[in-house]
Amino acid sequence: MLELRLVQGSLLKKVLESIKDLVNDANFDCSSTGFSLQAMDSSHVALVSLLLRAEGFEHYRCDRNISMGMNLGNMSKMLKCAGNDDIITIKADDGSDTVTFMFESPTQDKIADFEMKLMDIDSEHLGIPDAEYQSIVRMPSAEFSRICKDLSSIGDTVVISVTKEGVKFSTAGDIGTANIVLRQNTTVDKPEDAIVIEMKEPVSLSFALRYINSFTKATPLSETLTISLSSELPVVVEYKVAEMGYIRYYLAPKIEEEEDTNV
Amino acid sequence: MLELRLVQGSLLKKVLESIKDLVNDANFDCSSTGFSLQAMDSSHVALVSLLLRAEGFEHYRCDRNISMGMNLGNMSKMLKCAGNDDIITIKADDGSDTVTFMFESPTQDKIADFEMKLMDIDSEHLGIPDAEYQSIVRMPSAEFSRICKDLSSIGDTVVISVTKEGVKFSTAGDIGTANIVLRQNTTVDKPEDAIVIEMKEPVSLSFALRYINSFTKATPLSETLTISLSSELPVVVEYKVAEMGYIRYYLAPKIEEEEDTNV
DNA sequence: CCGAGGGAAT
DNA sequence: ATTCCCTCGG
Repeated sequence: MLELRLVQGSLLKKVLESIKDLVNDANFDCSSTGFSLQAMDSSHVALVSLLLRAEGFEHYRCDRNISMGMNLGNMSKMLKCAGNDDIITIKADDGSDTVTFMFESPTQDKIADFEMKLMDIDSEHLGIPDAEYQSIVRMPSAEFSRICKDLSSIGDTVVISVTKEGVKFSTAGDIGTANIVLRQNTTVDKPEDAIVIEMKEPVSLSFALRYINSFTKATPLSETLTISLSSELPVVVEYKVAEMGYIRYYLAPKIEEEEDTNV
Repeated sequence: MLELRLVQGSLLKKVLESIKDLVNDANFDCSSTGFSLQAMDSSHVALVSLLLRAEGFEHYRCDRNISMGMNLGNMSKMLKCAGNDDIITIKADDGSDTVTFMFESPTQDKIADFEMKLMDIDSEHLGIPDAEYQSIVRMPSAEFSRICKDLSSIGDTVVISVTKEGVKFSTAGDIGTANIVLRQNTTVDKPEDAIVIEMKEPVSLSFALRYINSFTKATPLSETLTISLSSELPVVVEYKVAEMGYIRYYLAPKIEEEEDTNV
């Protein structure tokens, strides 16, 4: 028996908007500690890792670990039927092959339940090693999104370079080249506007903008994000989900060929 | 060496939106007095003339006259990467075959530079004679845009007729005819809402709406525009660019055949 | 807060 | 031509 009650239902709606374009089907894993998902994108290049901790739910009951395979497109369709202020409850009976989403309007005047068939999905639980990163950048998520969108109108690869002074995003394409430099800045009015560079070693890596741009679907989840970079390791782009968890996107760097022409 | 710093960068963004659909490639001419462009549209029917005076820039350095051939589509793509509040600097080194656009965010936290290849373009500097016009109409640019859009759903030619009382925009097409009359009106709350007719002689001329409608891309640049009309002369549709210059569109009248059926 | 409409980008 | 985004109105 599973019953997870999330007062801020809009969070779950946003979480699905953040992953459904990247991943078609995935297993949600539910244990006593939380609700999580880990999946490769459909082209098997990027990896998404979601965690919503049990403490973030108003009510959290999960009698035994279960893995529920869902089609994220269909799940997203159902969650779109929840109002942004609705309380969402996820329910599944033991042994059932369905999951139920219940939406309660704030006034309790409207109660909806949507039942969805579960699917069997081969899950490939890639262990994600906890790594030390050479550089970690924290910045406003909207700014990151804007930069990556802008650069993709020029090229299809972004080079992210971190030095102590700041972070540089570069690209090159047929029509020209572009460099956008953000300098470290922690003396801002609102802390979420800060650009914080935590650099152990300078690093410069290339990534396909196509994937980075789909990561930025998570922008509505959090005002800030962190980008963790190390040579030879996949970059980690992390958005916190309120106080209850995170979405992390992993993407392997492109092997540099001629990209270093404009670093 | 060329270095032009424009604090209100959104002006340059809007200027490009105003001409890039009409002209594919053009030379920007830079002299000590200003930054200008003059080009025929790609079908060689309409003419665009842009002037941004040196005084409108915060910093203006142009050591010697140069002509820089640019693809306006690509330039527009790059300028779209500037924020509306950004300060834009245009730079070119002597003898270089590239131009650099630099965008500084208001807070200076973000500095971007975009480099674009210049092109060789045959420029045909048509001298534009300064003419006396029989009638000049000043009116809100949004209203002109709306009228021309509306009329083009009925016909493909607009007849603009000016009398002392007002200005009439007419069209005719398969489904019927349309006449929109604006009477002179200077007693308005906001001066930019005025409709001012400066008539020496009544005039009535026909124009292809297709071109007029692409002129109205400049509507965001200015609340008002002027339409200068004389028989046998191209109409001039002028939008002021803040305090620093203008965009003028020239279009020859259609020779009237059967259009007088609904004048 | 939601839905519809319009404009822009691909 | 389609889809997405953003703005406006209820």
